[in-house]
Amino acid sequence: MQSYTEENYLKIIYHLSVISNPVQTNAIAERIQTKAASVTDMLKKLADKALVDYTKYQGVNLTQKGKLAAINIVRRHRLWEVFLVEKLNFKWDEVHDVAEELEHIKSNLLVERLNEFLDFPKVDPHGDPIPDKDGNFESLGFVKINQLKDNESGTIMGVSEHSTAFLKHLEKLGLILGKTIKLIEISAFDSSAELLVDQQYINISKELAKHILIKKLV
Amino acid sequence: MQSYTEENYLKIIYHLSVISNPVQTNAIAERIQTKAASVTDMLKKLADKALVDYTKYQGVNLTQKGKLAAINIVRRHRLWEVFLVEKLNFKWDEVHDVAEELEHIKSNLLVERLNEFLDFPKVDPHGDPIPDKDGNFESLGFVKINQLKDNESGTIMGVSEHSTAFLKHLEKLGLILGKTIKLIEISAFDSSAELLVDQQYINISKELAKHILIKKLV
DNA sequence: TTTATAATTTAGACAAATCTAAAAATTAAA
DNA sequence: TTTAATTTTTAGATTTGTCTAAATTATAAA
Ligand SMILES: [Mn+2]
Ligand SMILES: [Mn+2]
Ligand SMILES: [Mn+2]
Ligand SMILES: [Mn+2]
Repeated sequence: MQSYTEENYLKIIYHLSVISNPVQTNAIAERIQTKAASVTDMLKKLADKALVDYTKYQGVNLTQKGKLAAINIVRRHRLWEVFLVEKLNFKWDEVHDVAEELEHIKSNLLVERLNEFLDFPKVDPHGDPIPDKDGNFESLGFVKINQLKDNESGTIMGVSEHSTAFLKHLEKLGLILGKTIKLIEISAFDSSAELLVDQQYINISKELAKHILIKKLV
Repeated sequence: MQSYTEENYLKIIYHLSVISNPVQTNAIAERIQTKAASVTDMLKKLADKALVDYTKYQGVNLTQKGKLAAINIVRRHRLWEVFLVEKLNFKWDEVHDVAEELEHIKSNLLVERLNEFLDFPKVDPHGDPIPDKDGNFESLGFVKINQLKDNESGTIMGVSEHSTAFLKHLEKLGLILGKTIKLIEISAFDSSAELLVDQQYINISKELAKHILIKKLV
């Protein structure tokens, strides 16, 4: 079994390894709000436990064992987020911090019963896929708004940023999961995106656009 | 805010102070599965935080502040137990350990929403009262089976022991919450109790009887 | 290819919570 | 009321996770 802290490291390494491989010490330090020296210490410990492959100065990769452990934490995090939104009426921008704590509760029975109680959800409130017990989940293959071509339409399926500020802002613009949008054009000046949403034209920054995941209409 | 560990100490001290006042170092050590020396260290820390009144060699009492904190943890513990039984179909002997972890999740919003979701329960699955937000709850004034007089009847309202072995045993005997029983007599030989339950006569040990809480029939 | 910059690791220290062994205080027994 | 037993506290160490400052290694620039 891993400690609360070890679990957090594993999860962060997992998320970062989607972006870069291997994962660098500083990247972890920044995400986990700690110093690089602390990260190094922990990487050695995780390597001792065979949860990561670690080579000095070269960064880390999760081992199969580490990856499974990480995905399991992600599974619990996302199931709890569904619970908070669906059952306790949390808003999608209120769930993350609480889920950060709930994800560490150690009880397989609890997770399986929760999954059943929630009727086996496939995605969390931010559109992220929920892995099954064995760590498998479909990669959903969405594209970001700023990757659409002019005049392409699609449905908002998820977000790649979980901060309250971001999520509240999205909601205010009516850009919630399930909404269909059409990209009119990307500005040549500031890369902002002009969208058609609910028969209205709105303009959103690239910062915003790049965190909104779209399923293209066929 | 208190740490996970501090919260556990506060809760144990609270439960023990019902039995004896002040609470002794060894009693805490036994309950918390640690050594007396560790308890002494923690008592000093809790005293520094004004959560307990502590005099060397004399034991501790909770301060008002400490008592409120303790009751709040008890409140969360019992609400989560209700959730596990009512919503996730846990049995009453399966909930305690998970609730021990869940009670430490820090979010007032979570607790209040959970309370609402559970429809403001007054007692937990073991019949223990759930304090309100301000720490108030009715003392329910139940008596233990071995305190009944011969031929007195009553309803099982709770238990004062939470171990799986105890609860499973009770259930096998049909002694669940809400059941009405009649005490026929206490044996002069071994203090065991003869009961009438469901038109059947059964005999239970004093060990069992003293942990079953009864509301007398008027 | 040397030099400068950035990233990473070591060394040494610290706080929280725990432990063992020994000392001190309290309580019970003689 | 002195002695013995019990309870509690101190002293000193250990583990986990963290930190700062200094030393290494790797990478980018000249
Ligand atoms: Mn989240
Ligand atoms: Mn999420
Ligand atoms: Mn319990
Ligand atoms: Mn209970």
